[in-house]
Amino acid sequence: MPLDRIDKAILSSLQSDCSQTNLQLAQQVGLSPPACLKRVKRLKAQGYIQKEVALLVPEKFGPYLHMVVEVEMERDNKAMNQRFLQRALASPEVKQCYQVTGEVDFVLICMVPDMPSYEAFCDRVLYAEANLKKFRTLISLKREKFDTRINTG
Amino acid sequence: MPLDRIDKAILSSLQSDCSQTNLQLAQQVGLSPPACLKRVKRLKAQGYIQKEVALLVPEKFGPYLHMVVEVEMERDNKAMNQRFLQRALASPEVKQCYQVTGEVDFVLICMVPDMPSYEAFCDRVLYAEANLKKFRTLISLKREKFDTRINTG
DNA sequence: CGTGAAATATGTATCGT
DNA sequence: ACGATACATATTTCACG
Repeated sequence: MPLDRIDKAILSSLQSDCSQTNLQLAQQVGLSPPACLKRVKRLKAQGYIQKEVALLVPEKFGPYLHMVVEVEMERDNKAMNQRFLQRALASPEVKQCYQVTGEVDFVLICMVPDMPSYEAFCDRVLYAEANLKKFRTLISLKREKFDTRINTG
Repeated sequence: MPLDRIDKAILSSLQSDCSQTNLQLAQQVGLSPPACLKRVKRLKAQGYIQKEVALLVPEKFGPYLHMVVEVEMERDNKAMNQRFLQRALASPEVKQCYQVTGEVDFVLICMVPDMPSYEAFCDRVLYAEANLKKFRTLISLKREKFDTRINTG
């Protein structure tokens, strides 16, 4: 059950703007509203769409910083690393986490209102972890791009 | 014009799920549907909401890799850096870009189907840039967390 | 998949606090 | 100024061809 041209057009459109009505979407992809709606429902049921969210404008909510944090673990201890991961993923400051190969084990993208908040996060999550060898923080004052869209093939 | 408790509840709810109807949202925040709708419209008009998007499930579209790329520029040449930035931001592989302070100048989060695609991207965008001193790539086979929500205060 | 009708949601106007 | 109720409009959804 591969996606046809129209399914891809629907997904492509929805990941740019899901606030449009099914009427508009149907017209865009050249289907009748019911046919379009049926496809959207099917795509959701089949798990292509994780969820629909509003992206807010961070500047409107006061000052903030992004931190790119490279985390290096002491040993490749699965259990210990899982424990750290759990803590990190549960932290509201951590917006993204990538497991990477090489020297570095994880890259975190954190968002905090200021430096003290980041230091508190480090104390709570990073310094508290015995198996954490070291970490490096890259401070970002400006996010130049943030695009949640992916290639639909 | 600061946001009150209800505005924050609305934004908080919408950035978790904007597929819900205004009826549901109104009930959640304890307002009548018209009162709730008026607030949502106002929040959009005032620029708190950038857009509403569908987040797709990457695994459903074939294999992919994330790359965390640290880019170091040769000199702090504003004009040259702008030219690089323009190229990077225009590249579909680059999903996020952070300007950072310190040795590294930019961090890119790229998404590609495979290594050859990434190499093609490097040739096109990174190696083609004269003012680029060096870059380091961290390869991620697994994105552990991706949360687009921010603190509404 | 499309058409047309029913159900539901969004949007508007007015009133009341 | 803000919210609620009642009403009008638009969209979603279902039945049928």
